[in-house]
Amino acid sequence: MTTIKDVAEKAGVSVATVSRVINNEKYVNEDLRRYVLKIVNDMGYQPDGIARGLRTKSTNVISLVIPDINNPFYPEVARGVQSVADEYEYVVILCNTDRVVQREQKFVNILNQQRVEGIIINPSGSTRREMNILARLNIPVVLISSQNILPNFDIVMVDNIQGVGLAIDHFYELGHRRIGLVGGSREVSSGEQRYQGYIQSIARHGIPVEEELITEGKFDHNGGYECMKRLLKLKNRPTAVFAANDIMAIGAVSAIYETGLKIPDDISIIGFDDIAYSRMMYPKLTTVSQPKFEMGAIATQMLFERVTGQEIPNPRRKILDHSLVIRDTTQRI
Amino acid sequence: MTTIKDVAEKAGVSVATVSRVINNEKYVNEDLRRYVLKIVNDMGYQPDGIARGLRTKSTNVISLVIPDINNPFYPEVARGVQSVADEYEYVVILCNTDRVVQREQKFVNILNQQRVEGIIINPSGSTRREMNILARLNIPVVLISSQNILPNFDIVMVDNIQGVGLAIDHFYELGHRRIGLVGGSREVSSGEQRYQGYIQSIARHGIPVEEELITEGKFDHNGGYECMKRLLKLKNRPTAVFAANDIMAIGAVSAIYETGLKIPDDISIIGFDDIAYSRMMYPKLTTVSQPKFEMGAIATQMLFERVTGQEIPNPRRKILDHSLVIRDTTQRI
DNA sequence: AATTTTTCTGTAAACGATTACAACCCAAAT
DNA sequence: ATTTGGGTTGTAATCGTTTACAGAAAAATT
Repeated sequence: MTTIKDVAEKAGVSVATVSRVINNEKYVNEDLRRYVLKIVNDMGYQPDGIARGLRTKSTNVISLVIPDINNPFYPEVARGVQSVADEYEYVVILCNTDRVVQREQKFVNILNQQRVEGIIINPSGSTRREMNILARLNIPVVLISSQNILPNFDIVMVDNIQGVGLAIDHFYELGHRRIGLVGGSREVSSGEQRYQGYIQSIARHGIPVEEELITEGKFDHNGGYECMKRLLKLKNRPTAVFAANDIMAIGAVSAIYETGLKIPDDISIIGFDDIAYSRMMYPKLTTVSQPKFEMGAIATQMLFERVTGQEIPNPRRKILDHSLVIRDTTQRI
Repeated sequence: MTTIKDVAEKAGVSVATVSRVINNEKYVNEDLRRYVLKIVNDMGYQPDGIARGLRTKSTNVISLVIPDINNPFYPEVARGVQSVADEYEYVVILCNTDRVVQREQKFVNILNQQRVEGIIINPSGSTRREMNILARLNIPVVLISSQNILPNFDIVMVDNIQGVGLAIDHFYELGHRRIGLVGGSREVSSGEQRYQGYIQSIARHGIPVEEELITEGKFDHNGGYECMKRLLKLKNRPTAVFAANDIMAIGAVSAIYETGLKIPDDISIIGFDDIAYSRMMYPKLTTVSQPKFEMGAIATQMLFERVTGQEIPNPRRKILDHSLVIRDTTQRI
């Protein structure tokens, strides 16, 4: 690896001059600059980011920590993050925890040691203690799609309760009164909130909340499948089902098809997220849409406002717009 | 940020001793070790990975560069990569190029400057010049799912030509003779190979190759949709279609449904990859399966063999097993 | 008791960049 | 002729670690 010293020697100048040239500082003679630049290119010299980082205390890297890279929701968020990180000439380390809290903590520690300058995270952990690890870092953190237990972080999310409300309202207007929940784990914030949204909306319409219509599973395809299986076993099964996210909805759809029932003829279904696949599948999924790319982009924008040292005393909370996208999995009873 | 010096001062020892303690070297008194460790914990000291990296010339990070994070194929590969990187206590920087070569090159340069210790890449670029940038790095590189133009890199992939052969054979056995291709861009290696696989297999069965049955589009949902649209406009449309990957197949399915045709009754279809959706969708997609997680894991394993300095003179080529998974989108004509 | 070996600890030199500071040169102003 | 001041360059300190080397103390060997 050629170092700045090698370049300096070859060019017959001091390392300081080379440094000035590659950092485009003024106060270096135009001819000399061109000369040094030529040698830099000839030697294929690239400054060592590590050494530079040690001196300048900046690594130009941030990190995005997500629970499930197999859920297309997150890759889309990641694209949003990347897009603004690009503008700032930062690279982003993407960490996938597969929802194991332990791994999340390990990541956070490593990231801290590697001196990333900020973290965007959708936490798998939810307890105060788990969050404390984040709080002890002294770098900016922004939470996506998660309640902040500790009030120290910026946060960007949609209003889950309202979002679910849209879904239940739609069911209600279509005449459904027996509405099931294919719920995600209530240990994570969005699972809990969407559960609350379901309960509150059902109650708001004067429909009695029935325990047997409420299920809870893992936030993935199989979780949705299992939950739906349970609902289908009921003597008096629901005519409509809200699933806590789209991949659970897709799992539910599989379960429904498996029993020979038709969608939406026999059962209506609504998901949450509006992942790309929901408009590619058949029948196309009615779902509560949230702006995934923007969520990533805005979170990153907020992060950089702190990374670049702006004084923002209070944690901010940005609520993004959601909307119900009516497609082909819902129909009048 | 507390440094090793702070810890040393507080403990009344030299920095060397603290360094020895946190690196678990022998030759430090057991009592002293415990004492220092206590202070380390009290102060919440974490060594600076940057400074350490500068001295030791190791960053403990590798990178995975992929063209399309929205294609579930790659997240699954990424999980495989992460899983073995975890074992080695490495973190992985995931870079998504969205198939723009320019961005790929920028990433590679930044990664090089950040002194990542190895790169796993599914290149978007294909020309010799584009590959040269990789060759000039002096860190290990392993290619996934791509031909190596330059013979300098390890590579792990499936035999695309054989894979496509399985699909075409299956169509043939089911009585199909008019088989269309929803092809991916031939500028990328897997697009070209799958095209070749199609041509060769068709010829092998003595079926004339017809230009009008061959389409080429972007390697995504919309690409598949557009190609299929074109095939459907033919006076004499195909009875079976092979799509270059599953998301293209899914796009093709959308296009077929849109015209009111039935799958597999009117048209049979086979994809490639076996992403998770292909068995969640309806009807379930027949597809050529390749081991995604393993591909990532094995590539990473090969990478680490070089990263850890083993002498492996020749580039290696690992061909993984593929198989045809017959589901519900193919039927006898 | 003298010597050798082993254990333990500290001093100081790296690693590869950035940057404060000083010094020099030269043109312009006094 | 002297001073001023901006442009240009170099010297050396610094960032936070690891580690070669040295030296002291303790243990083992002769």
